Amino acid sequence: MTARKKAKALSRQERALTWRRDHVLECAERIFSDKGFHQATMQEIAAEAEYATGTLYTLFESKDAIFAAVVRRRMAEIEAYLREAAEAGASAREKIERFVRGFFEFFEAKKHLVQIYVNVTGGLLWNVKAELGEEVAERHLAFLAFLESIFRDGLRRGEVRSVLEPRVMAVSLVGILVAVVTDWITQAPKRSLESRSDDTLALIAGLFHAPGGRSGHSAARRRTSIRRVPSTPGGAKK
Amino acid sequence: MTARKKAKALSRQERALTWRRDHVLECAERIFSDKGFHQATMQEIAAEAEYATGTLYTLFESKDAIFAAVVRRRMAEIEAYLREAAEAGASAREKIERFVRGFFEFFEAKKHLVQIYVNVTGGLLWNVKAELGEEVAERHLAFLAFLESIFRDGLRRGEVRSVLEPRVMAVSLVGILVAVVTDWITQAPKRSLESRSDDTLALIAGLFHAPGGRSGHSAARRRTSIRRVPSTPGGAKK
DNA sequence: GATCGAGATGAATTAATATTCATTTTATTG
DNA sequence: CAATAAAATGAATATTAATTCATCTCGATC
Repeated sequence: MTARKKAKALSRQERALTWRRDHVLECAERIFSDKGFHQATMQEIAAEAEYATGTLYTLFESKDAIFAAVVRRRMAEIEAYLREAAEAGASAREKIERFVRGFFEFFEAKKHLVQIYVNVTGGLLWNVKAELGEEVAERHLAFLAFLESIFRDGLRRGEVRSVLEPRVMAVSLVGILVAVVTDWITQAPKRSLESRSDDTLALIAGLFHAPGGRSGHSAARRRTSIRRVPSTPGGAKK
Repeated sequence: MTARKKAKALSRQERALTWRRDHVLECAERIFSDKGFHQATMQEIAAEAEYATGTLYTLFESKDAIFAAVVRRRMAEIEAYLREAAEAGASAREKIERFVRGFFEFFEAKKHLVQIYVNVTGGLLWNVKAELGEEVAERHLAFLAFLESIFRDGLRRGEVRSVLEPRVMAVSLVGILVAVVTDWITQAPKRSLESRSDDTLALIAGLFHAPGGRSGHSAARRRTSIRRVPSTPGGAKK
């Protein structure tokens, strides 16, 4: 009908549809975040979104599809954020430092995403339908590869000590971060999470060649300021 | 009827009952291990155990109860094993070294327990019934506290550098181990897992004061031999 | 070899939810 | 303001398993 469009401009109608979908995803995220995939019901999600259950099916294929969409966009968000943060650093050490700080800042700002992230990085793999998890798993592997490349470059340039394989460094680092965040969430959500950045950096200081001082004491002192964690639309609602 | 017994000796009948229960747990473990809690069905478990579904209910309360029992005994086994391994060490460094080596040896010998362990240490928390997970979670916290105490003692005795809190050290260490094992299972189950002990030890070498050589290079060289991982009854069956 | 009861059985029942769909409500358009 | 299309509805249906239970088996006991 209306002639001009082709690839660009979406009609208002289409944008409204997208908005409704996003709205549902935000609501579903809240439900999934505190009940987990199986505990959450379509009715709850519908109620949260102020829709009837049937309506959800005019917006999405199935419950699985909703969950997959929620996970997809969050993982993409988290990883894009951290990737950007890391890339802003000059040296390998600085990249890693920014990555670590970014990680804690992010989850401190968005506690509720911890469950999703933890599940995806270690466990969900087995709990939810294959096809859906597949894509996310791949994305995460790509991210690990990215971290690995930082270590590898640092190694080549002589900034990183070759105590172990870059791959293991990357995997271990993420393991530490996930463990610390999980512990924080379950044990002491009151304390500041960011305060643990220095701890973590001190722990892995041995991976890098001493910069100025020889020991690891003063490692990671000067604060690298990263752009604030963007507020998730709907994340802090309610 | 029969007079002598009191607290001790169980009748043949009672032991037979226990045997049947254990048998079911071993079978259930196999099913849960490769399908996860929700995917596994009572029918599959029954089939694996060569029983009719109804029979399972003469042995256990419910599916949840079976899962809980499986997890309980394995976690207890793993932790007892690692605790013993660690305690055999003299210094803090040696305890940790034995712990790390024990960890990899254990899971190398029992791949199929990785999923259960990973789920419990970070994720299952949210996916299965509260009451059941509760006990296991507590046990795991107690174990973390144990590791923490090793670091704390080492700190007091001057073997460990105070780069960060013992608690964070313990949490991070377990995080690394879980991450490495998960990566191993999902990415390269062929390579030897034990070969990564040295890597991990090198990574955390910075936590300890240098022993002989100053850098972390030669860290964790001499092999501490730990008793073999006991074969799990039924673990390698089929 | 008749009786008894622990064990075992698996078809039938129950429960919990995801999903469908005939119908109603709301928005758009000529 | 019809007429038509898009959205929304929620009761009814379908599905998937967990759980129950009336019945059967079989070895032990008299």
